[in-house]
Amino acid sequence: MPATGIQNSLKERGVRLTRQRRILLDLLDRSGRHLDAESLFQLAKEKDPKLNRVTVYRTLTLLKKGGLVDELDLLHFKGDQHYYESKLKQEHAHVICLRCGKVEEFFGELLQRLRRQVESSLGFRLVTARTELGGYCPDCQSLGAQEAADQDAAVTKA
Amino acid sequence: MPATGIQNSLKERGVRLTRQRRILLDLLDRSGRHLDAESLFQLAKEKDPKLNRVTVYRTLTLLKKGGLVDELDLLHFKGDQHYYESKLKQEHAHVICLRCGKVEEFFGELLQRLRRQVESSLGFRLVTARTELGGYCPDCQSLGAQEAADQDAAVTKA
DNA sequence: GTTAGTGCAAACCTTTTGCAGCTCT
DNA sequence: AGAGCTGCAAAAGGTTTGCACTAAC
Repeated sequence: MPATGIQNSLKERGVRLTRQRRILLDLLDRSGRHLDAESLFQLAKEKDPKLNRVTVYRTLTLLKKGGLVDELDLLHFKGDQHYYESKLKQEHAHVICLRCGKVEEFFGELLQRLRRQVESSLGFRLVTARTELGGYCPDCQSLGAQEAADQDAAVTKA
Repeated sequence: MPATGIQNSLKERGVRLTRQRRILLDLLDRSGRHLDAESLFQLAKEKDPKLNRVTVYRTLTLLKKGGLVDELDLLHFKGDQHYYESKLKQEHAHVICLRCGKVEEFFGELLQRLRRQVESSLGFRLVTARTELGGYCPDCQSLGAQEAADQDAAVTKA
């Protein structure tokens, strides 16, 4: 298992590369999906059945503090857990389908422009950006609209 | 206590306006701050000591489902609680100072443009947008940079 | 050999649920 | 009157902490 992406960054900072961390970082680096702590734990357990859930949380905290991962919640579509992704990727927004849960990524110059505009108009120096958009994907659009109306009706009657 | 903002919207939907809801909606409508469930509960308790925390959560759930409030987490600067604000206001981003916790709002045409661009490029129909940016406010900038370096050093040694 | 990191158990914090009784319309 | 709403107690879900043992450097 060669050291990749995040692993190199940590090494440079002199953080100990334990067997457990190697497994977790490797999963974060190469996983396409957005992983939450529990999913990451389940995947890691396949590689090392003794690896503890707590170690997953501690590693994620370390990476957050080090600014190596972004924390998302994908609009809490599936619950209150958080999702993590390597920050090595280019900045992007997450677009979540509120019916099927599909998550798309949106890249584009507008995001950087927004950043710059906020920095200059408010005088902030930004280090983190998170944009999450919710709606209905093409496949779910008609169905989603229907359900939304149903739910609205339900609220009305509630 | 006249029915305002959110209250009118609910009334129109035929949702019962109980004493408790009036108190909660009133607080949400007029509070300048971003309130989390617990703060809202504490404020509400001043007006009705019998009002239960659970009622706060149920009311917030109702408002979320009805699309009357937005849910934020302000990058979890202060913990894992969620914050709520009336959706009546114009769309805006939240900009959080990672040192002092100050929260600024950023309005601007770019946010709508981002929305439109995502809709047309991914074919989504968006109903929710949330942009949270973290960094250092003008006051904290030098100090914040120092602490960040310290923290980095701490991580390095950790 | 040191000191950081891990595993285990238990605690914690925020939020949700079940149910009996109360209240808004 | 009657469905909807509330309060209370208890549980659930996700995450953090204390401590003794282990392993990376």
